[in-house]
Amino acid sequence: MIAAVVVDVPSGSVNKTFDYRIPVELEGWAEPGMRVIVPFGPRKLQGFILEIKEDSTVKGMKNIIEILDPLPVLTSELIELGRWLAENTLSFYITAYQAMLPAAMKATYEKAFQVLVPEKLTDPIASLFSANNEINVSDITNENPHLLKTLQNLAKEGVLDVVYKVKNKANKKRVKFVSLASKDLAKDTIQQNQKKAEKQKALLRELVNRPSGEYPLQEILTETGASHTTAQTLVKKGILHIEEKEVYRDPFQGRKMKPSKPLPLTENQENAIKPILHSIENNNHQTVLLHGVTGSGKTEIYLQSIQSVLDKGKEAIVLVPEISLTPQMVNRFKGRFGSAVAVLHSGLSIGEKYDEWRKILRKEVSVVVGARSAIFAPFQNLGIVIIDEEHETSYKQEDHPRYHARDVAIWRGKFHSCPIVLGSATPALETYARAQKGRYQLAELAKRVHSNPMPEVTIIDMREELKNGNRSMFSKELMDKLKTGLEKGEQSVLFLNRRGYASFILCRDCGYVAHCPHCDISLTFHKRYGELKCHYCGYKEGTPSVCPSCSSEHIRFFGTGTQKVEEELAKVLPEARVIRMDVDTTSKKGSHEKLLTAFENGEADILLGTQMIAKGLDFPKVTLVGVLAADTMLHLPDFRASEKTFQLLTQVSGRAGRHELEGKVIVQGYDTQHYSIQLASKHDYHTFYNHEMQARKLHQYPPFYYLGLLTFSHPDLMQVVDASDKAATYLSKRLSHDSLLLGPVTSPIARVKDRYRYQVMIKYKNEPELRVWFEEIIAHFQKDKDIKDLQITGDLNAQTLM
DNA sequence: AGCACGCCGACT
DNA sequence: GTCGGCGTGCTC
Repeated sequence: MIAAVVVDVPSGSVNKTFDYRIPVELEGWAEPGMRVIVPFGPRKLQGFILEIKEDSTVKGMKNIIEILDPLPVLTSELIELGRWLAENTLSFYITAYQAMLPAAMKATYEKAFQVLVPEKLTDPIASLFSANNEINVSDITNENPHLLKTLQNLAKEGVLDVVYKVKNKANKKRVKFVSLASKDLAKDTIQQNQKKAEKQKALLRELVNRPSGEYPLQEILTETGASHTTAQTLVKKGILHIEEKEVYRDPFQGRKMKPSKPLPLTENQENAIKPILHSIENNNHQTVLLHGVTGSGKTEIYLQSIQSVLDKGKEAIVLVPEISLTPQMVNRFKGRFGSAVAVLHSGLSIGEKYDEWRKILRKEVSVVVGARSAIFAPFQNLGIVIIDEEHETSYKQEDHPRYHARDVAIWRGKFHSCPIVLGSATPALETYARAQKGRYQLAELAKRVHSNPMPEVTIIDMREELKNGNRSMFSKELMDKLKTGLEKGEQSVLFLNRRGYASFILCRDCGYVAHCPHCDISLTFHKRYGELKCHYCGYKEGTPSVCPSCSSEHIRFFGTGTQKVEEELAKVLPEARVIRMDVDTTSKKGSHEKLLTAFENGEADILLGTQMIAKGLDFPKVTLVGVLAADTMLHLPDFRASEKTFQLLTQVSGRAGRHELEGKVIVQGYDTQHYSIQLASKHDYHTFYNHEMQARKLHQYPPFYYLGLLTFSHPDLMQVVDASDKAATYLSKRLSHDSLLLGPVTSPIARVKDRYRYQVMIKYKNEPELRVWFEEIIAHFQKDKDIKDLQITGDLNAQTLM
């Protein structure tokens, strides 16, 4: 039998399968989807079997060296999905397959010299091998390049052998368990009157006192103070039995989970869950957009939908943005479905992720809660996929394979004939537009549960505050409300929107921000050249010294941070206990959770933070939410700026008044008249949607057009300009009349790691050949020997132009 | 991607 | 003469 294998080499020239013979001893054992080790040229590489076939036309086939998995790690569905993924994201097959599996399964390679004929080794070299029969090449290359040459020559002469090793990044965790081999023998030993062997007796006593069974050796040793050798001695005496067993690392060890029962649904919820249950019942694929205001009880709908999927013996995937994958979130699922839940997120170690993943493969769990890549959970009987906060941009992976979890989810939904639920209070424009068109089914939750009112939002214009002599970063009203909350013993959340800082120019008097006349995008301030530039079309102008709008001199670029806010808060409200959450205070593992728990337990009055406190948090005692600098993001050079601002303000406001106490939100900013701020304060998604859709239509952005993006990078600016120019010409001759070609222009991030970046953008509605053209362009420059080191990445559906 | 092979200039 | 630089092409 022959196996078609993709090998672990992410390169265009080997982006295909290679045929290998399956040796007789592995016959009937090898299956598609298993990882194997195969010879590839002089090396050994890891690869995936994609297909098993009878024969092959290839001459001089080699044998598979080893099969790495007892079970396929890629199901036939995932093999097919990977092919689709690679082809639609312009990635290599191997890259797509590796993205579906936990990092632990990716191979690492090592090359080493081994001694073949020890007698022929002379001394300086011989001593190198005295400790070990082998030397890793990676250990010598940096230190002594000359030695490498010598060893290579010895290898040529046949004195040394070159071996290639393939390893895994992480392995199954094995733990030693101890049990009594003979209880009687143990008791006898304890009875012995000698003063000797006290540690041995202590160890045995511990085991005798416990109910008979196996215990982790380490636990027993720490308990009794005995050492490994003690245990080993007892094994030799035949009193103890030690066995190594494979265990799962448990990232949730010792955590208490509050069990929860299904809550009665409100009438609103009943209506919203209907289409989902209907799709589950009839086993048909349907994408349902669950548009529900913050606090409207979307999670309960998720939970009950999952329950009905589990009742049918099927499985569920829940995607949550990385940032809101908090213990609070996880507990809601673990509380309802207990040990049937696996969790996959970046906070886990490589090994922990591997273990959680294996629980899925072995069908030990039927619910997965995780970030983006959890969409590849190897379930074989998938009954539902839920994507919470579906508008989040983090669902799009920004390096290869550049997939959007939403697209993958829908692919799997079609494959399994099951519903895909997209939940959000502020759906992405693309999603809502599709729901309007009828491609997705729309389910709306317009009211909060228990008829809690939406929080009242007050917008404060900081320009007015400045005119009235308030130069602090807190408006008078926010100060007053913070004080009142403090007196009443209620909690407040202060949200500082840090994205978009320091890159734009703002007039402190009138709120003027420089915009590009051609693109309706704010200009980016380039400190180095002292000029303002548009990252979309390349337009530029000088930095004004006075505001072009009101002639004020208070025009400058803008910036502040959470630390500064904390300091100022300490000055004006010294009695307030503040917890600050940002990248600095949450970098340590578990600190995120600790801070939130502290806040939940009322150990602080004010929670101050950035993006990471905007989503999903639910604290009953929070009555006030303050948003500092609500409008900074509006000035990012991003056509989604308004949408993101609206989403963020809506999310943050949603943290207030979710329970008995009524909530209040104060939003501070400069450009407070902007529709995304005004409409967010009125909780009016629909008007925002209509308004924003008009703007997108006018400027030819998604969802009216798809964005194709080709990014070129090279250390030499001239090469990038030249290559991107050629590509643009190539495309311009082929694009249909409905498509628009923009650029080439410098990327918003013009240089990364000493490489200049240029991009060509295509706005298109229907361009079935675009993928092929991108491939051709990439292949063309790959072959061109005059331009080495030119990197090109193509994205057929870019979410951002950065 | 890595590795070998092969073809040229610089030094023992 | 040989060592070692990099350009070229292949990997079932």
